[in-house]
Amino acid sequence: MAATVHDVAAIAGVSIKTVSNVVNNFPNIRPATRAKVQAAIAELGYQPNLAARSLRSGRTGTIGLALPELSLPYFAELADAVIRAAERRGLVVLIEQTNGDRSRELAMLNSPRLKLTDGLLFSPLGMTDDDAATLNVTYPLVLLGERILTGPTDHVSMRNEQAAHAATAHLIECGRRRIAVIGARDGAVIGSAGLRLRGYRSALEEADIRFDPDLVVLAQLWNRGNGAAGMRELLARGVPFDALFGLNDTLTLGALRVLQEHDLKVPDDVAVIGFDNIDEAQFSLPSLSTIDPGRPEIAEIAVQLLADRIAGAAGPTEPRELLAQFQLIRRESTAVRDTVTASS
Amino acid sequence: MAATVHDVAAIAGVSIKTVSNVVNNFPNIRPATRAKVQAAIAELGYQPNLAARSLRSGRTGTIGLALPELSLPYFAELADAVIRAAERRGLVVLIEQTNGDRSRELAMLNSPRLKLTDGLLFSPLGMTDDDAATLNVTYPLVLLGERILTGPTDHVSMRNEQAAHAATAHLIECGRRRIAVIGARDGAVIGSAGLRLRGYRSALEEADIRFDPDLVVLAQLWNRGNGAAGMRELLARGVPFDALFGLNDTLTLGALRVLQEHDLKVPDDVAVIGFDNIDEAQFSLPSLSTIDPGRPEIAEIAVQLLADRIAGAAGPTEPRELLAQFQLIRRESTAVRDTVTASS
DNA sequence: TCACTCCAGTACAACGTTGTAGCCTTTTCG
DNA sequence: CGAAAAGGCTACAACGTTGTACTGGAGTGA
Repeated sequence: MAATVHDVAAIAGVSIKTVSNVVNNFPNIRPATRAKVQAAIAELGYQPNLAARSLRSGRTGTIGLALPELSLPYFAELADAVIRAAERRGLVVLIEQTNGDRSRELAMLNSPRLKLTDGLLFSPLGMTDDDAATLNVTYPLVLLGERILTGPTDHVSMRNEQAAHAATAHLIECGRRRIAVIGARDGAVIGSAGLRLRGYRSALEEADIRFDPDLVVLAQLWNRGNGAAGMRELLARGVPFDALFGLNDTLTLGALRVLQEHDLKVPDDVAVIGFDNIDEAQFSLPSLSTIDPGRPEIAEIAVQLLADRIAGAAGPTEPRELLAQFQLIRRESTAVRDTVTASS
Repeated sequence: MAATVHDVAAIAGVSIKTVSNVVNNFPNIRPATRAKVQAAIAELGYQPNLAARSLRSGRTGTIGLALPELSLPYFAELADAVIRAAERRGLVVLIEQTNGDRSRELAMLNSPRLKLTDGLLFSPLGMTDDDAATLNVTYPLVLLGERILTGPTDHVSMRNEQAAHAATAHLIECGRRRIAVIGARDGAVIGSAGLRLRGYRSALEEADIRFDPDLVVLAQLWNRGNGAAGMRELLARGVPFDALFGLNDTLTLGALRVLQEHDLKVPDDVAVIGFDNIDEAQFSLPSLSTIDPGRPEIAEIAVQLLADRIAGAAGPTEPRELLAQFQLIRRESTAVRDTVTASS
């Protein structure tokens, strides 16, 4: 069987507590003693039993990450960034998928499986602001990417509204005035969809363009298939448009494909911008203009915040809200052709 | 504080062991007793402390999944499938990223963090067959997607060689004879890259086409950037080619973009096929023909195998190797234009 | 009726670690 | 130079669960 502190203590000729102290880098140990213990540890190949440590200390060294689906590139890249940020702090990440389903999300918050973690990073999608009370949990919780205004918890996000404003304004700058949107969510005001739609509307307003509901297409889950379906619906409506703002890249790439199936040229006939700056957006044809939400920064901050909460027996501090910097990325899908402009 | 078995036992008027027996669905409990205990559990909102259970029983209900990077869509979709398969068996998944780095992979196998899991699903990339001995670990281990011939462990994969053969043969059927390959790995014979390259060569041989090393481009990590770089390298070489077999979809999509930048028409000038059938492959322009490796099946089998090993105190059974069924998916990137064929 | 098995449940220890309390020795400083 | 403080270490209990061993009583068959 695996070696325990007792075995190490016996070999080193010290008490088990001293072994524990060495392992945990506690102060007040003579260099000579420390060396003896470390030699014994090396000799036995001792590794602490994390279950026992967890039982005794209440810490597991694990954080949970609950998100809709890893198949969605945004969340895959986010998970990647979170895992890297966690690793820098010696934490491992346990991932749960909610499929963006409200009931699964609510269930998750009370799952006994959370007992295996010290805290949770939670990226909700289906919950509404009515569910905010559910977020009043007893363990450290940090929300990712969604703003639940009345919520009692820490929250890391980006300036969704301003970023959407910037994306829309960019299309307007390119000379477009009939800007379609794909990805709105029924009745959502609070989530990413709602905020981004708000940014879109405020940019229109600023440019004195009337908001036309016929240009808005709903989508629940933001995947390529729904983006494609959304674009088909839009084309079927027969409303004219000269630009598309996809509320995320995956949706947008699905829509892009359908546009081109219908022989619409991007960006000449329809300028297109997405949101998220997933890796794929650089390699589509045309490459996709988008908003870079600063994913590594979001992940880093979120893990830091959670680690603080876990460490801080500080008690109930005010919930904090942190916003990452975003950046508008101009690529081919909104490139203004100088020659065309000149010749017209 | 949270309720424990003692609290439940006190309320129900039974011993703590009886509470434990009820929780774990052990036999020999009178319905009346069971009901009393369940009522007490409900009253207190009791949830077992998993750390304590784990310490006592040695089981954590968690499995580890070690893979190169979640940012690579293949692995993101694989992780998604694994999480779903694990959930069906009441297991949670702890994900570690190796970045395909050999030293990280080797370190992972001895990481103390594995103590938090009952077993490991491991998708190695950087390890060579020299490292096979390292796989002789004391905990349940199942390898994913790589064949380490001499390895002592269970292994779930697909018929890489046959599938690559089928993909290449499909291009040949389309009338192509100068088939480029992107994604080979230096000196790799055993990994996916090596096996797929072998399938490619055997298909060429079968069609009496000479293998031309100038058509083979290396790539270490299979991401879009390396696919694009690979295609640029290929074009720079100036060797003529009329088809591309990308050893995975992500590489291939990167290459596809570069082909089109150079005004090469797909499939007319260059027919293209990938490998993996990631979601994105349906929505590229043109949509990408590829090999569907049966990801859900692979995940399901792998989790089942691992669960068996965990459950089975059976001891050292023969290592098992299971292969999922693959499928050739024909899409636009290899579509033969009937009209063109007819008019020529 | 007796010996046996089976059922339903109990008492207690043990898993391997860390927190608390305490003890002896050394250092510090008025 | 003596009292107080700090350093270095030990002994023991406790975290909450499950496995083992055991105990009465009910049912079974000769």
